[in-house]
Amino acid sequence: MASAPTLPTAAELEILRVLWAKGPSSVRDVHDLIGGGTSYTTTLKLLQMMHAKRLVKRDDARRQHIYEALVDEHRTLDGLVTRFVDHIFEGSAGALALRALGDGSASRAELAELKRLIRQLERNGSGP
Amino acid sequence: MASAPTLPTAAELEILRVLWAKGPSSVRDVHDLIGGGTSYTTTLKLLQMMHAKRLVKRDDARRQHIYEALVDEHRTLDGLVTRFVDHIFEGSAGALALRALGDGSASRAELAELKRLIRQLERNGSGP
DNA sequence: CTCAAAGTACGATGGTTGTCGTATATTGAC
DNA sequence: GTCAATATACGACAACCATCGTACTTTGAG
Repeated sequence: MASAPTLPTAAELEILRVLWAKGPSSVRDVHDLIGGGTSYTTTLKLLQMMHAKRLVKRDDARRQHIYEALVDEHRTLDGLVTRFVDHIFEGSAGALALRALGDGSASRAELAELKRLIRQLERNGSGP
Repeated sequence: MASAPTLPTAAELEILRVLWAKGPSSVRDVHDLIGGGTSYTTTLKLLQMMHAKRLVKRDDARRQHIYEALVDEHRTLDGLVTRFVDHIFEGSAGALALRALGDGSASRAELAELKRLIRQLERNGSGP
């Protein structure tokens, strides 16, 4: 099995979101899209560090380097959730789900999808 | 409104878990309960920093100081989930819940409770 | 009283993150 | 060819976290 890539930090995730949404982009494009009050060279350095970590790849054939996400969006979010559940909820994903819904901010569509997922989980009976 | 207390870091949360479970405790007790390969003075320093941050209070009437959680467990976990949802899921709690359940590790009891919660949320219709 | 045991206080360190300034290179307009 | 604009490279820094070692203090057994 291929070893899982390092999980992105908060700032890195913000950049990945742009790359996931827009596809391969220049530093300038990424920087303009993340509204943040941060300077251009900060975005550049972040992308360079992400490249070193293999979170993105880059095409430096031209002067303006083009960066592209190397990690999958779903896999990355799953990894972040798993780490969070392990650290904060001692591995209990159900406890996290309960608490996430507790504030009543979920939409009707999300609730409907959750019901469907739960029914399917109960049928499969793969849980503990 | 009282300003929300600072959220605990990972190491601080581990200590809070002990205090929540066992009630007021000495440094020695806390340290012995968190199996971690870390040294006694580390636990001590953490508790001292948590005291400075008002995460815990302490009774230093006797030589062995007794620490007690000042923050509520549910409130704290809610705060951690909220921050996580805001940073990682752009505020969409439902998206997080879906992803948390996706790995199929939730127990039947948790699923049942989730169904109940969802039905109630749908009745109240407080969502967007 | 003495002294080992057990406690607290706290400075120092190393790693990680995010940030920026500055140095340097390339491009294109003129 | 010159020069301003725009890139990249990269060292340095402050903040934060977790960790530890060491110094100091208190207690209680003998």
